[in-house]
Amino acid sequence: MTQPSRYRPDAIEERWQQQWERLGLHATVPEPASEDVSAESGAADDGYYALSMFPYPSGSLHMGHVRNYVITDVIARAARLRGKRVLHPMGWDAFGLPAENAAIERGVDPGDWTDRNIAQMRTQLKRLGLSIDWDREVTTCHADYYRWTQWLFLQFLDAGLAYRKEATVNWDPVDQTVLANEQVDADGRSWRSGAQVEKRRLRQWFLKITAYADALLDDLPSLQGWPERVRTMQANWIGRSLGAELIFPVETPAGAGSPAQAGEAAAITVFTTRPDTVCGATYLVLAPEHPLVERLTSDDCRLSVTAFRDLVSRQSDQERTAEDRPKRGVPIGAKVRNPANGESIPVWIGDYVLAEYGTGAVMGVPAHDQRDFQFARQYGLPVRQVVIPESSDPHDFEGRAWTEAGVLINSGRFDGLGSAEARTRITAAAEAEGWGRGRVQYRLRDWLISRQRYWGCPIPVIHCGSCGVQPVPEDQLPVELPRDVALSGKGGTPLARLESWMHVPCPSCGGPAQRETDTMDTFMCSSWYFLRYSDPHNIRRPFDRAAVDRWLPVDQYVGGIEHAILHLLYSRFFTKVLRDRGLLGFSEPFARLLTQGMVQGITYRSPSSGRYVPPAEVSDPDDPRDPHSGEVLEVFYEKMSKSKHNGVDPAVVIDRYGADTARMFILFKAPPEKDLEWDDADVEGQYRFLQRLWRLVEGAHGRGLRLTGEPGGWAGAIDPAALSDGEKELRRAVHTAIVAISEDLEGELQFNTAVSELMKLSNALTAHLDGACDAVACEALGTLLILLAPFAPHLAEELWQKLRADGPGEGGEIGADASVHRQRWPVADPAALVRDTIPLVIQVKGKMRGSLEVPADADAATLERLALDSEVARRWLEGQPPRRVIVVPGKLVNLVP
RNA sequence: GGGGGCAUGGCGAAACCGGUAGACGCAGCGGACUUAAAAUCCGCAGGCCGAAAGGCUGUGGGGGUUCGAGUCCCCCUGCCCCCA
Repeated sequence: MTQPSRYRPDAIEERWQQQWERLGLHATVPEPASEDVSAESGAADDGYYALSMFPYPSGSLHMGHVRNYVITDVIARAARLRGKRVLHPMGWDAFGLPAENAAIERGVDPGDWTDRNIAQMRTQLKRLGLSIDWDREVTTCHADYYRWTQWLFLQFLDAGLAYRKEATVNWDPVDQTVLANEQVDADGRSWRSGAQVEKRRLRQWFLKITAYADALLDDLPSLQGWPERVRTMQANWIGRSLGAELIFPVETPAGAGSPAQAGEAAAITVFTTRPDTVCGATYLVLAPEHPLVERLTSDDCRLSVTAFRDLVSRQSDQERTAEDRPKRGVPIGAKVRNPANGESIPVWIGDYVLAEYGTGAVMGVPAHDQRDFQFARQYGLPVRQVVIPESSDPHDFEGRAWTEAGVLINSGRFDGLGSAEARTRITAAAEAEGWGRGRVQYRLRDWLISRQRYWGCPIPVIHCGSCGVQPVPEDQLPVELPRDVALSGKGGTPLARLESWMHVPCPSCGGPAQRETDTMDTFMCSSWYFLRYSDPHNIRRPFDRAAVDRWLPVDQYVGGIEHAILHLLYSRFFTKVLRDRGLLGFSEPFARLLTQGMVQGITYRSPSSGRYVPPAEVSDPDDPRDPHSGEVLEVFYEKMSKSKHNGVDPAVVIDRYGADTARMFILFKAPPEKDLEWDDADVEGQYRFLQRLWRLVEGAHGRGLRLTGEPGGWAGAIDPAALSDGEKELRRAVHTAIVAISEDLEGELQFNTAVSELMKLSNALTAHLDGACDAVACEALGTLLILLAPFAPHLAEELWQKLRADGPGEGGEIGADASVHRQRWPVADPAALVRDTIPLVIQVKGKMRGSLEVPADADAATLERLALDSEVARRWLEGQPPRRVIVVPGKLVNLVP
């Protein structure tokens, strides 16, 4: 007799990956001929689009990627087993600064560098055994892709949704480029470089996302398959508020420096969400960048105004507007008239007013706005109360404004009105008398897409001295990014120094003109890649409408929470614009969204020096000490990163345990949306589980067991009446697992409990397989392997082939239909779940006091009688009949004395 | 300051609609096999008391609803996220 073989993942995983590729198992199955589909409803629903957020090709796969793609792969594989035609693609978000930085540091070509990284990462990804259709791979930095990014930009331009304007923008001094608002965090730092952003006034390209603010907000409730908090974050980001624009006429002529302009600057328009407080305005504040500041500043104020504007330009929005910071400002020497009460009030500039929000001007109502209150206190400006609390206690204004609603006073004809009514009445009066109007205001800003960097998609327009901005004609797309460009990372965009590339004839008049030298924000490239997958080889259009409508919306999208606003908002915007252009027929791109948690590594830090100690240097994990000082280290879990030395390389794990173990561990260790603590001991445990499965099948194989007949027919070969108790229990375990795992994969996507159900089934097999007849054993093992297939695809295939009655041919080659991944997902047999007897819990006054084995079909009266006759009742009721008896059939009886 | 979420053994976690809290696993302990170890297999395991049977207690803290609360309601504490 031969030695039993050992589970050696390195011996089987690559072999199956090659076979699957040869068999084309992961190719997207095309739609059946259209007449078959439209005939009956429901048949059209057999397509399933499972999508992971595509990676930036940094060159090395990290555990966060692994988690992301394994989750999506399980979903895709399970959908195939359920008979769906699955689209499960992969691609590369391949423009961006790391390639350019590598070019600057090492002199390599960014394109070559990126392509090499892609090749490397593709190989790493393939080792995970992902069921990806690589024929649909897209790469955003390749001209056959970005040609269509440019084409789509021209659609926006044509729709009036792309425009150029001079604006105060976020400038990242490290990456030497501008950033969109979404790309600056709460501390005013760049999402990429972490540098404190600066303010600059530049002429830049914007996409008019604000035109879709309402649509983006109003459609959020329809995204029921999204996490609530992502929807909330987007709603907050869009930040719709109702208010009014009020016009304050300028009274004091401008300083002598600009007499000619004085008459024009006749009024300042402010935006407020509290028009009811207009009579409490005791001053007016302009953003320092406001265009009227120049004209309205009087000569004696000019020096201080200039100095102040200079100071503010170095601060971030967050620094300027934080409530806990002192507000600063200077008067500019002008006065305006309050249109509601005719009062003359001074004009200031202040750091807490932003040029880009509202109208860049606010009325200062210190009594009823906390920031105005702080500002007024700082500079001794008057505080006038115009809203009083409805309760009798007056507000004391000790350090705080009264910002709640109330009743108006000191407001002339509006006195006595409630705040809510006053808002409407004052807005109506303003509209009637020409000093204002109601307005909806959004926090959302237009999307700044210009980047002053080389490695991005060129913006396809040409600037002509006589014709202005001209789109590059479609037949001249793509505007290719020139190669062999000297990159320094300094001195502005490199394309502007490329004379030969820049100078082109105007497409309209043929005269001398220049290309746009800015490139696009890479989020442009990633805002439509999921559409391209539906039709990736189309050379005439970005995608065919029928193809995109067939596959989209994405059935399940999986990615990190860090894109809750950025990528997901931009993609929704693109989708709506393209819908309105007739390019596609749906309003939302992603039907269901799963935001997976981080992968954290065990982290050791010296409490005194703050130094991170690599785990390899910690000799005793139970008593972690600094290898040099002997000091006791802090131990915690944190997101894996190079600087903290807490990363685990997926390649090392796969080398040691195989991809199936890595997959199983990641799925089992935590629910998908929670953070996951990497633990080598748990990985080891997972490996042991797979070994147990291997031995289980070895044993069955050794006894001559083979899977015969069709999977769907296994149960038919079993005579339920002739089963032993052990066989019944095994069958119950099998069908319980089918129910549980099916639910875990279809509903809340709980892979951790699905894996634990596989373990329970395996435990039941260990206990009962030896005593089970071939038919029951065949059903149990075969079902286990199909249920295992989405999670540990290689092992499931290997064991399936081993147990097949008509095993693989010469050289181990199989036909496609023989693969475990081409089987049908099992259907639970309700009869197998039925028990003859069940344990009945007996409670006394709600506390469990014992249990009783009772017939499963006993009715309530029987259960009550059995409970009352029980030993437990005798002991606890002391002969007294219970006052009350609650019977929950199939569960428990509660006796209340 | 506003909004949202979370809190369960030594650890990761599970618990459908209010019905046996801690499934499954890790670490641990005991046993079998072995010359020995590893591996494997069998078993134990929230805490406290008890030889055991069993009892008491237990889901961050306090109160409430209920025959019965991890689950529902109110208050509090701590942590996390978003917005200011």
